[in-house]
Amino acid sequence: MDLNERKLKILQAIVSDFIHSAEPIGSRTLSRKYGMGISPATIRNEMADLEEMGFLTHPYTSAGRVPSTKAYRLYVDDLMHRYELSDEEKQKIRSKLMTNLAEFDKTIEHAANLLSEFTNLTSFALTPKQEEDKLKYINILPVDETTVVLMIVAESGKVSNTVLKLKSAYTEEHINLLSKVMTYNYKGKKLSDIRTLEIIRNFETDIEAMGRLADTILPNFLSTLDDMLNVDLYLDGVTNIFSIPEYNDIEKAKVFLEMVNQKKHFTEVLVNRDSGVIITIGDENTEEFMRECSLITATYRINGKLVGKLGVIGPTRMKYDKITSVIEYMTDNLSTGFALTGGEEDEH
Amino acid sequence: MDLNERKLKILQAIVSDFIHSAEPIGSRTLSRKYGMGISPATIRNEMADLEEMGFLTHPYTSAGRVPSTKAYRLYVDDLMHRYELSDEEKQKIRSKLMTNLAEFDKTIEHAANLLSEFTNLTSFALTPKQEEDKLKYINILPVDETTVVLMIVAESGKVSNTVLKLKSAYTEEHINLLSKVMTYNYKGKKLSDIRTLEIIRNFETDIEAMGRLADTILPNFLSTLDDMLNVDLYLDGVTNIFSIPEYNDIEKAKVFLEMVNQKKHFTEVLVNRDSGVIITIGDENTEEFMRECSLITATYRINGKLVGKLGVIGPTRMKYDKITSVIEYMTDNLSTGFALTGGEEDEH
DNA sequence: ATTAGCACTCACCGAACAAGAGTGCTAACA
DNA sequence: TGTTAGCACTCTTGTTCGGTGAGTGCTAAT
Repeated sequence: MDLNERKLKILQAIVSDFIHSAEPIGSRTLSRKYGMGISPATIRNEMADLEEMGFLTHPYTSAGRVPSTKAYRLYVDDLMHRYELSDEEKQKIRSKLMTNLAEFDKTIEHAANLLSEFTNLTSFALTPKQEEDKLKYINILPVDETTVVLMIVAESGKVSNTVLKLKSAYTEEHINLLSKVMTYNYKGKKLSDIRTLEIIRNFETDIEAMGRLADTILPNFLSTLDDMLNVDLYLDGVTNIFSIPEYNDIEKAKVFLEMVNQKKHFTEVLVNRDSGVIITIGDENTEEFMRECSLITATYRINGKLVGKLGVIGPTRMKYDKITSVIEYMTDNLSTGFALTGGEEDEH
Repeated sequence: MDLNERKLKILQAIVSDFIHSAEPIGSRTLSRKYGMGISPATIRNEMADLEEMGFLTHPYTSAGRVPSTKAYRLYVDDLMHRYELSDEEKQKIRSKLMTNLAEFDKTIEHAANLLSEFTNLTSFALTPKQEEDKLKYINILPVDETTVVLMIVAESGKVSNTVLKLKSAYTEEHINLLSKVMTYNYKGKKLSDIRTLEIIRNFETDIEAMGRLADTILPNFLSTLDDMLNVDLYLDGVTNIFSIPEYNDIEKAKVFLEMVNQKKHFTEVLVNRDSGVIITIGDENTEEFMRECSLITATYRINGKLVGKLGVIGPTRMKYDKITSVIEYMTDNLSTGFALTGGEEDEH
């Protein structure tokens, strides 16, 4: 039994109809709606074959057919038509996304906003993972008698600052010295390595007050470094889940929302995905908690190097054609936008 | 008809029973469970009175009684017993909250985490509103040829930095000069006023490159200032809503989640509440979208001055006694913790 | 190979019904 | 006069049951 032309056509019709209607589809409706010159009975025979081949399932004896993961896979890989964004859509994306590329974080956040707006799904954007990032310098800045700001700047441009309340007063001289010593020691070192380096405190012997200062600042310095290694997750459109019929069940909605609210774990899953446009459907997902979802992610580049991610998560029944087009358009624009200095133009 | 002792006792029993069970309570059950030496019939008479007085309602003829907003109000003001935190509870709060007060933002985030954990509700924490905050200095730091970090430090210690991608290269000399000019112009000015001040650009006439630099940086400077004036909202435990029977209805859960996800609006509502422990119940809330909820907020102080907020939101049927105790304990600890420098000890 | 016909299967819907919890009222009681 | 027992009544909740409709699988005819 092989997948002849007609079977493909039927499968295509079933998948795309189900994606829009969320209702199992029967032979009669199919024949009527897609008038393909064959009778319901014939379609039934073909559908039975397709079911045997694993492309369709029955929710129960005698309801219409529903596509399986395998069917979605085939649909995504071979069957679906490319969705072309209209000029208005492109215009809208570009105007919201590209007008102020200067502020990186905001741009990324806007990307997530746009994506959920266009797809009516839950969207997310991740800042780049900067494993190789190196420390550029450290600044300790005065605020008031017992408060300083610890500022760490990495070569990538990532900055982190932490307001630190000290147990006792400090002198400007001491914090400047400490900044310099720390910068001297860690400049050019990979952020991820610094924790494992021995903490150099040769000033400790010199001045007792400096030692106390360092005692407060160093632990916070390390935890701030950890923060810098984390990518940031921007989520948007989580409540869109409520307008999806599959999630009319309170229990399912709960599971979904708990999943995306486990930000740490969720981020980890996203970070570990490959580059490029990646679609994983239903039980193709290795994570137990997203076996009922499909996940589409794509990567954007900054100066052709570092990669961040952009994507959506929703039910397996999603508009793969439109979504991939939108995501691709957005990541392409981001990548070129962030490559004004002239990064390489390699492409898969 | 007046609220005699017995009526109060009955009301008290109804409210506290309903808070735990979420079920309308009838005269028989009440008499059995709280064996107060009066028969169901008598209780029925009293309940009828209480209903007439507006303290109770009937969901329908012949189901038990349910407390009204007015009843909760009375309960909260006069009837409820003070909940004393156990030593373990206190210990747990203090250890999670007070171990690293140095990192302000993290501490506030932990406060929200703790609060939702203790109350099984949706909790939130707000950083202080710093309307009077003044600019301390501005720093523009180099990252790479076309990227700088714009850093703004306020007198309160609040820091904001934005990674800015410039359209063309800059020189260190120019960004240093621009930092100085900007600091000179805006130092000591209230953040909220700076936008309305005329933007001083006397350097523009001098050097053309400086003008271009300023053109990119100034708009971002202003929008960053706006960000600094906003308070940050830390939300936690939003999915707790799913374990509350009242929200087993998908429609209600949706409305609730959309409400708290409107972060801007939600924050605004919270910011505008009075200081101290404030409880608003059901339709006491002026905001249409939280008429079915109760909201408890309390304020913490930093050096006795600036105030941030901490609170929970949930169904009107919440454990007011425990929640207020927990919140109060937390804000008290935060306030004293943040007052190490020795702020005034005024109290309401 | 295709199709008409037919018996069969389920989910879904609404009606009917019983059970249970609770009320309001009346009349008796202390 | 306040309290209580008794009782009829109300309304929700859960269950059962039959009808309806969409859809299937199989068989026999085309």
